[in-house]
Amino acid sequence: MDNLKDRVTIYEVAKASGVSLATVSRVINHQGNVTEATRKRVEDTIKRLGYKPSGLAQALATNRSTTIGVIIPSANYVYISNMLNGITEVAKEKGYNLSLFVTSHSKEDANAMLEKVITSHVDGAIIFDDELDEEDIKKLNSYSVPSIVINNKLESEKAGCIIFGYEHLLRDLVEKHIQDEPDKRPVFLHVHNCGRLLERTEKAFIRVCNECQREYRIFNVDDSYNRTYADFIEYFKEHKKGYFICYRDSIAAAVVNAATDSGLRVPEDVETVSLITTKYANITRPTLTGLHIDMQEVGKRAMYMLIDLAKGRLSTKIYKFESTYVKRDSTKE
Amino acid sequence: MDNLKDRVTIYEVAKASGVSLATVSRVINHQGNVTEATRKRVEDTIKRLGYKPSGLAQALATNRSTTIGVIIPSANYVYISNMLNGITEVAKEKGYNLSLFVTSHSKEDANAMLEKVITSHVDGAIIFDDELDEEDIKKLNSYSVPSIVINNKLESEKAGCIIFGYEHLLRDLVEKHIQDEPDKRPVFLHVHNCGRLLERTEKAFIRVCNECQREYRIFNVDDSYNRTYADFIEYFKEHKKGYFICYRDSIAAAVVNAATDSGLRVPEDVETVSLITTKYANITRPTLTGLHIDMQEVGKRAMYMLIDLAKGRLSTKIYKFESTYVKRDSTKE
DNA sequence: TTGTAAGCGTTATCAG
DNA sequence: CTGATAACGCTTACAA
Repeated sequence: MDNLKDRVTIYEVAKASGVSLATVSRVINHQGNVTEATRKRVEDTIKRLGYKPSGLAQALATNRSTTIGVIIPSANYVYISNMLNGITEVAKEKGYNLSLFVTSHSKEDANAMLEKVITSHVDGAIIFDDELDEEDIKKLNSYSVPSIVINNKLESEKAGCIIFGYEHLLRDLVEKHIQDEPDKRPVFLHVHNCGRLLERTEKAFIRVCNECQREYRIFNVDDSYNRTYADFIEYFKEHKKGYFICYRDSIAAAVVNAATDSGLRVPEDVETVSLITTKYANITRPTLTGLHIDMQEVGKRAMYMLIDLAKGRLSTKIYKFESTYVKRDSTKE
Repeated sequence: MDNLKDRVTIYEVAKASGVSLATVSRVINHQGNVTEATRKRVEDTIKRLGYKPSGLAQALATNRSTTIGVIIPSANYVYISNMLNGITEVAKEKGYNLSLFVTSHSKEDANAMLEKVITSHVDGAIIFDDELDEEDIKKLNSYSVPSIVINNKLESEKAGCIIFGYEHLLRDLVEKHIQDEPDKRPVFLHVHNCGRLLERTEKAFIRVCNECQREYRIFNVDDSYNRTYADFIEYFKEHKKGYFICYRDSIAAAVVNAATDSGLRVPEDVETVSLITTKYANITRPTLTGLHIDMQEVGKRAMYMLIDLAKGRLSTKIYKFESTYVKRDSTKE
């Protein structure tokens, strides 16, 4: 079994050990009744020949690929990597392979990936991608690909979802801020085309400001540390105060750094809250206050749900992760 | 094409459009001569029936899966995610699927994953995992899985590699430091079982210190921000100075934060250089000096090399990425 | 307990 | 240009 060779097939193993295909198949699947003696004989030749079954052929024959497709917009966000890591853990534990489909925040790519997911015959899909909507999931389901969708509330025969609880907590926060700091204007950092989560929280933000009859601002930023930092260096030449709701902790870090580098005090003058925090919230100085959801747990939960769903025994199809407020040094409270 | 259904096969498409399997196959593969008329007819019924070819069956028949396996120790490191992102980009461009195999820093898991890679019939593998050695790659190759190995120098008929140039630059740095700062002891932060890169740089570090007849220290730390931070809070109660070589920027951040939180000045008293830096090196305050390699580019290069290798036309099998020194605020120079 | 043979959904090689 | 038909490597009734 040492050199370049065509892969040895089950047929050769059968011949070499003087049994039929079926018997070899039984041996490698640990099922059916096989005499201890022949089992041993077959296992020996398997080892001797270095035979490895072809997952493709198995999948084709059984109609099960033991592969899960994971659809994400990018591998480059820490919170997505965290989720991915949770998924890989459970996949390993349960014996699934993982196929990665990256959509790059483009609807076109997302559609192409959807096609790929269908043709690749995965046993299920975990989708954390705002480009894909309910229609797309239905399509997937119609090709009998059960799916767990993250951050989009939907439910069907072949689909479940994980949703995040952010709005409530954010409203409380902003409400409290408005009371405690009557003259520090709340600002929501809007990132163009950044998905449902941000949209929902933005609406919640606006609503609470309106309810409290409080002036607010929506400020457009790029989803990039460097550009946001540069923007805020400019911004802080004119404005000396603010309470900023930021999408990710990188963005909050940009605001905080721009503030301190401009001689403003955090949190006395400038405060930030980020909606999504990662371990990096602890590494910056000052540290970053924010909401938190353990994305690794989200990934694990998604896998567990998917496995249950595929077996037709997922009872609660909507699972909610509530965020928690972690007060650090970028806010007073 | 709307409801749960068994997948429609090429056979049904053939029947529905009154042609043979072969013709449908020609149509979906855009090859062979097919009349415009029949092509159109087939394409229409494909659309009408919502037919998607089975990637499994195609792979089995052609002996090509158009899938690349990626073996990594974890998805949770930023520099690995960056590489992964580079890989996904080229994969998309070239029409490959990606399978993810995560070894969790364990030799046992790594072996299990190796088996999976073999059975899953990938067209090639990209390996960035120090648990896997030359033996393992040979094994992979013997099952005709061409491989690109990252951070391990090896070369064969069916394998190429990408290596990193760190030692040289590090030696220069330490040498210079020794001359400029005769009484600030250089310390290398050793992380247990952290792979070849760290081992090699540690050796280079020790050698240059010895050559310059300079006292140095090796300090054991965990590969975790929190624990390292706690360790250094203790450390800085006794030691008030140091020039620290750190593996990743998280570790450097722990040292820097512990130093500033202990009232020491960076870089006057404490300096850090990290071997692997990510965009987070810019976000901390002070920012972190370090060596740098663009991991996204590494990922892209690996894919390009692998594709060439699979086609038997990879001329240079060893590709070296030289690191660059990026001076930021955690060092004087 | 073991073997035979019919799938699984494609591609590919021939003839026609 | 199109259609049979034999692979591809395995699983799984059904028979023996």
